[in-house]
Amino acid sequence: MNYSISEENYIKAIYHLQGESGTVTTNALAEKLSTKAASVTDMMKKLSAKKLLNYKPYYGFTLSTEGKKVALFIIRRHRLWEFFLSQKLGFDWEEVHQLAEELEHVSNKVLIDRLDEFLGFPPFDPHGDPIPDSKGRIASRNNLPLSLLPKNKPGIVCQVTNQSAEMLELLKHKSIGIGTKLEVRKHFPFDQSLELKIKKQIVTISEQLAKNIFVTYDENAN
Amino acid sequence: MNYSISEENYIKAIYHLQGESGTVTTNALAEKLSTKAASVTDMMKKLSAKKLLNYKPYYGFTLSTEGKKVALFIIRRHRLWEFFLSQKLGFDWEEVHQLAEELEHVSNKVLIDRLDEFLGFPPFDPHGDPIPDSKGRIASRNNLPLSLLPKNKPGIVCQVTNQSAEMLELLKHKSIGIGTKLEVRKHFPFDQSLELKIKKQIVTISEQLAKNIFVTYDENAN
DNA sequence: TTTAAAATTTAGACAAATCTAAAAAATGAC
DNA sequence: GTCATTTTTTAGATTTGTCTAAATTTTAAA
Repeated sequence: MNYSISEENYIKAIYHLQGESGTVTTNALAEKLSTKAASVTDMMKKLSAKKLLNYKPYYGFTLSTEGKKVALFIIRRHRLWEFFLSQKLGFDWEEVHQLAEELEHVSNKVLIDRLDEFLGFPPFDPHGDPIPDSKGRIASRNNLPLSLLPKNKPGIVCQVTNQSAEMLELLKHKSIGIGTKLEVRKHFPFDQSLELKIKKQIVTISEQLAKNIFVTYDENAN
Repeated sequence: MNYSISEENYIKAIYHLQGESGTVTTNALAEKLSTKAASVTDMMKKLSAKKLLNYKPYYGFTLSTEGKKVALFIIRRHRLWEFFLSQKLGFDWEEVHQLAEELEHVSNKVLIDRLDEFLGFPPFDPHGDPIPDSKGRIASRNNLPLSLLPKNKPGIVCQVTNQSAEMLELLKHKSIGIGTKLEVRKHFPFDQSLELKIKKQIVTISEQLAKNIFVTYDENAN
């Protein structure tokens, strides 16, 4: 039930690479972890022996059910620390990832659950990625680009796909961030620009921006 | 400037063992770290090569000036995390030490400085031990047992030497904790019991309890 | 002051995680 | 379908931190 930092980094990397059950290759994993293929093979044998992987030599690997569970808990820790660093210590979005890489390996379950509680059980990290709950479940969400949000339906910003400094500057200026509640009020077909209501303010944004902002939206609400 | 977890644990242990410049022996350190004397000798050679130690074979070792500096930063991280765990996440005094043992090795300086700020630059950890500041300085303090605090002089609880569950229960009941401001109002020679003023309340405590509570006190105040 | 006991260091081995170089297997171009 | 290329695995070495057992040094008792 306890894994080394190295093992955890491999598990997490496989999780991210395999996405929705695709198979991960040795070279892809080596690249992702900035290591060599031979090292990957060694570790795969080890994780395989621990039943965290489905591994067939020469044919890549996927996480076992248990492996996925472990990955979700590592990701939970990572994203909670990211939220903490951003929300409580005031770090910028770009800075939190690197710092959380270290903190995520502190794995005491009670500590993480208390941290979660302290932060108010946030469903998304500062990048808008969902945070698994204490049972490893990820909030299923109705996630769509702001450009497709129906008119006059409240949405909550949950993800921003482009994280360039320019984009962040613009978002800041418009008071849009993860968790911001908004509604589309008008849609101008001429340039696909949108008028939004954000906290009783009317704000205009371009199509380009709207495409990069994702919102959760409850079809039954309102 | 960056040390492994193992190196950090040795440095910290030496710091605690050497106290005010005493020399530390191989066996004492092995005992403290639950390891073997041979392992200690190996590590001492390594730390010595890195100029963190004054080491004369067969005659023990002390931290160099640089070594002490490193130790103080490790201790700073440990105690800040202890404070965080206790104050923000609601862990008990007895629990925080073990958890902080892991967190202390996350060593990004900016992270720790921001944590310090977030916590309000606490001068003492939940056990009452002083927290080195961002330059590695420890608050010099006028530290004495509550039983010796002059009458009507405000003191601040900074350390509790007995940490038994029974003692903690009693302290909780009397609303006494690290940081609590109090004054001695009466001293009864019959049983050496004390009457204190704590937040406008009058509280009675036994001699035994008073001897285990340490306070900082500013001779010039009031 | 000699010598037995205790403390410390050295020597050699091992596990984890990594690497390079070589061998083996799979792939795809013809 | 064969064969060169690419991918993956194996073999053997290295580093870090640890260990046991043996050798060395210090200490303290007679």
